[in-house]
Amino acid sequence: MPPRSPQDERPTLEDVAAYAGVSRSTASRALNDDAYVSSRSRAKVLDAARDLGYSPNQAARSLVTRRTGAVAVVLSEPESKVLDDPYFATVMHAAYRELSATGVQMLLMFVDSREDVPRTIRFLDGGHVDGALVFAPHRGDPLPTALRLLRLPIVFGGRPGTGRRGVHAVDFDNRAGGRLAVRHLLAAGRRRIGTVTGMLDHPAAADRLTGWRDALEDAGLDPDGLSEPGDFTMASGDRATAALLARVPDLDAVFAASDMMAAGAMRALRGAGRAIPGDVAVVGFDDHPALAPAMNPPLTSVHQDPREQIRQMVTRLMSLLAGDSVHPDTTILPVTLAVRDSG
Amino acid sequence: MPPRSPQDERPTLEDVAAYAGVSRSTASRALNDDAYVSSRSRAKVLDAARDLGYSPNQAARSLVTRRTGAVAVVLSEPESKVLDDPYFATVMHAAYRELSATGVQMLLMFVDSREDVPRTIRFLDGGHVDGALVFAPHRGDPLPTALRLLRLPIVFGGRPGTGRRGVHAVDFDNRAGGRLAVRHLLAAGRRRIGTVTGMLDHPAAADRLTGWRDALEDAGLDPDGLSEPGDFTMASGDRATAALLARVPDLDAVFAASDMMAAGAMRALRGAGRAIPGDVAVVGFDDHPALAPAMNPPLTSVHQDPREQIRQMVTRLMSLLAGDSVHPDTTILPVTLAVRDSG
DNA sequence: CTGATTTCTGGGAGCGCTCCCAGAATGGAA
DNA sequence: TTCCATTCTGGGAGCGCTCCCAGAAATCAG
Repeated sequence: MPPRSPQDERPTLEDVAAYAGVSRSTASRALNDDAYVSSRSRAKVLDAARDLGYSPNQAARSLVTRRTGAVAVVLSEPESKVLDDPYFATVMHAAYRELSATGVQMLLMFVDSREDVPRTIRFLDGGHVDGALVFAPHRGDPLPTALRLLRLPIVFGGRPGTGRRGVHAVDFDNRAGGRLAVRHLLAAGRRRIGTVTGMLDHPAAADRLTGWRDALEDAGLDPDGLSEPGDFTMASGDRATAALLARVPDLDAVFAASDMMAAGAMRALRGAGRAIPGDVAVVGFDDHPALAPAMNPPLTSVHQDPREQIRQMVTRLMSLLAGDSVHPDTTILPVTLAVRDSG
Repeated sequence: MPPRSPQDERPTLEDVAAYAGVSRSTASRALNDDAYVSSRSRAKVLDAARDLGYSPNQAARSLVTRRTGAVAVVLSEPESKVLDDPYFATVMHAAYRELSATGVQMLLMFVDSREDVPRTIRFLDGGHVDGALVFAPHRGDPLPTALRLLRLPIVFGGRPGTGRRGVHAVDFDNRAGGRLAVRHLLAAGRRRIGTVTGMLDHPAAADRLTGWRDALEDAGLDPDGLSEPGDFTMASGDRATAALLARVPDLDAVFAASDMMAAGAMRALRGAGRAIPGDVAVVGFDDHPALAPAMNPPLTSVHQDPREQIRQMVTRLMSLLAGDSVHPDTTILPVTLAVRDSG
């Protein structure tokens, strides 16, 4: 770094104190509005700070307070997923809003692969942040396990794949979402309701599948042979639906565990000459704000509220940081169904 | 914060030095691999650091180096846009990858409205970061102007609405993109080529419109009455296309300045009983990785590479941080056309 | 007016690190 | 051997802040 010229030298607390005619201690107290500062001194200090354009040196402050004022948001998921899925965009934005509302800076971290784990751990353990919000939807992800060894307050988004107990988490009711979708289709008179699942090593995908099965069995229907694995991509939705159609020619509905797969399902159905929803109804999951209403026909989809999830995660993390003894457990948030034309 | 128990006290450099049997200075040199450290001492220090699980206190370090090792990525755009647009998701992810590859932490900031500007400025001016990558696509956005007053290295993504000169920026060739789309349509025999524009206070949208007009005029066609304003949303694409259709019944192609608007255009066309691309061809802009291939029919769209943009922005910022005297100007990146079935 | 409280202030120490500088060890060259 | 350059090391200072503590000033009870 080139040496700073005198003019771009930042004013320090000492400068502010001198300008205000008080001591460094008093200036500090005034700026952090501690008790025991006369209103006269406080006003003088605040004016001085404004006049000089003072802003405190965060490094110096956190060196002594042992607080960074920053929280990490960790997204542990292969790049492709994060890019395509607006759920994560919403998460990032909501997290930023919630955190900065409480005066905390957000530090975003992506963990694409196992190789990123050590670097991430090192960073989180390095005292750069006061806590972390972690999204690691993959079962077998080594990150949550590694994090348990750290002495760092952490709240998970979604059910962490491993070591569910003794962990703070806020999840959606994926199982109820699956049930909701199927019951809606049943109510509309559908009887041969297939499903395209997500990757089943995601607890969320597994739960959606379970919900689908629950609802079918509750209605006295046999789920056998009506489920086909996908991997959350459009291509897999297409392929899986084609397979389903070949096996079950009288299929009259498809529940896809993501909107992207629902788009693929629609393509396969059209390719097979089926009308939507005339011949086959389609229901997705996520209620992707751009994709679901834009589809042809607009997609009926299970809606979840990532904002609320983040809000609860932040609230809980803040309690932990405040030193409250919060019982570690998983909060389950409800989901709803956004009904459109596809089914 | 609850008082730290002795066992979770982090080892300091002093501890490492003592354990390794050298001085604090030597330990510091070894860890920062400075010159003039014997390989014996270096090995001892590195072993000690590993044994003790040492990681340096970032606050203490940046207090003296006056470097934070962090860079802010600022997205100044209304929330809705950021949420729907995977361009920003890509930007965030690519920025993270590029920055962490150079050992820099990314700090993400969103500026939703004018109210967020002072807070953002204060933060950036507060010495929390060494530099910033700023996306402020809106003309009249107060942020870029405010940033000019800060002594902080900044590189813009996209043409900053105001004060283009003397600023570091990496932009796409939006005008060429518009031309590319129209020339493709002309080559396919289309002659009545309308356009749905983005918000024209985005320089990018204005440039796309100009490119469209260029290509028509080059072909000896009159653009008059063939342009209709939109605002990047699907609804506006629908409405604008309907208006276009009413005015120009023999319309045979639509160039939409975004993929979302192209989706709206398709809906309007279908609503008017036009076949795509039989009666009317549709070309979008962005090549939205989830939306464009998922549409029915798959959308031909102008493709841009946000990764490359970020890469160049980071490279330039790093040069600035290294103290190189880089001439402030705007790099223009080329765009291509992803041809699919819609036109 | 005195003495005990309460409110307010300034100086000192120290957070963990890097950097400067003086001096010790080492290695050739004369 | 002696001398000088080179390589290596440790101690001290100080980054800008908060917090502790002693003491000054103001307030109040008797």
